[in-house]
Amino acid sequence: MSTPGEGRRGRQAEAARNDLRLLEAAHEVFTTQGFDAPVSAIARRAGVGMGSLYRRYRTKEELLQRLCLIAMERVVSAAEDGLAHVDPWEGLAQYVRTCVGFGSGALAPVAGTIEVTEEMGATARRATDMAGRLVGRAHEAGVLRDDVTVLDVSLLIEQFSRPAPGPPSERHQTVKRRLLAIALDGLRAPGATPLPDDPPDLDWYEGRWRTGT
Amino acid sequence: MSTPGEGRRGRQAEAARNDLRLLEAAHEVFTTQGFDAPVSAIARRAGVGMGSLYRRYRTKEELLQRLCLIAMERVVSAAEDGLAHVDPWEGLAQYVRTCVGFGSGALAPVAGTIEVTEEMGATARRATDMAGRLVGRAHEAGVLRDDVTVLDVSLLIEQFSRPAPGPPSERHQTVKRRLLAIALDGLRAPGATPLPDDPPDLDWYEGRWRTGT
DNA sequence: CTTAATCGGAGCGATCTGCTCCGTTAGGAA
DNA sequence: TTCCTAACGGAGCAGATCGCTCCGATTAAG
Repeated sequence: MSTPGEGRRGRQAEAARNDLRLLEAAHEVFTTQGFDAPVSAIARRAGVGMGSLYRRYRTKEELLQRLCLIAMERVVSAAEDGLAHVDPWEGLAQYVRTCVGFGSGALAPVAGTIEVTEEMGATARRATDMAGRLVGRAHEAGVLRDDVTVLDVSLLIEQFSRPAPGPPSERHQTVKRRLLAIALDGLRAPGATPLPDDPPDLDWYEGRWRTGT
Repeated sequence: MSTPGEGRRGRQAEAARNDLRLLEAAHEVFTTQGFDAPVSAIARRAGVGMGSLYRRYRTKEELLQRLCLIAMERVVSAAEDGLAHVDPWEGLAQYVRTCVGFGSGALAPVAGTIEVTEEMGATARRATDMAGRLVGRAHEAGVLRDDVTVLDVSLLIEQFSRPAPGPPSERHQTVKRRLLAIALDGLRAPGATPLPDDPPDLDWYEGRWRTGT
């Protein structure tokens, strides 16, 4: 991780700062207001003019793609941290908490509406691979109920990533932490009752991102 | 429950049928596409003309209000069914499953954007009262972890009511059932770890519906 | 001071929305 | 069968909103 604007001065430093604030603002606006939120709202929240925004991202879709990529990279990073944990359960739990914490799955609704770049695809594959290892390790250690699959965990994160309505507040964050703690307790082995229905299908899970066709 | 169009024939029967299809379509469109979804989309999905829609609901807000009221009434009904169950835990679990099943909390995002009618307020109060009894009974029976409050349960339902992106599919329903089963397991006493933060606040919970101010 | 890069935001054309209005359709009484 | 009228579907209007462009103002660097 490098501090943005590092080594830059004056106008270039401002540009780098703007870039960061833009990404944060975009993430917040898109995840709380939906993807058809006006671009101007993002610029306003970032305290930046429309000109500065469109100089960095030639189109709204390009901004969305960058946002998705960043989210995926954060997921990979969270998985690495989880894997680094000695306790298989704590590692998994921390991974889930982190992902929900920054709303990694909040961008999922764009699936199918934007083109998936090469880089996005690669990062996504890496992310699911890491998550698989995290879950596999927990399974082997017997700390995760064995009728749960990686996809269940991923979709749980996605469900908890869905933003609360209205302006984002600290209140919502604490509520989510409580609910997530409940769900995590339910994730530990063994389950009181076996899970209903069939586990999610990988093809379907990935296929949601395929555009059109 | 009375069959719509009961005792009516011909054109009046069609009108009653249309009314029902309209409400179903509106619920589906609003919860999956957001509340700024075009009214025409609802009419199309219901197989009904704009004229027929606006003859029954003079405005979009009125339709939304009716929808919220119906959802609340279904919650009350689900709570009654749960209370009728002899097993306190099964009663609560069934209540939660039912509410999530028809997305009782999916309309929550309109909070603050529409005026709350007298009838809505009364029904909401009745609903929270019933839910409180359901949770209280489970607590007394010792089948629900005691650091969980009614509001936790309500907010859990709300979180799970948030719709999956894209066209609604049976796949999503089964996924949700699995995730909900996990969460319900985590709800049983005693929790592996105490819940973090403070329990949700009632004033805040209800206050979300207060418009403007 | 000059220069050139970067800034913020007003405004353009296209799109889309809530809602109205009206010609058409089809029950039901005579 | 014939006519009346209640209920129907959807084209279209006026206004709002959107993505994006363009340009005058601003300011670091030489």
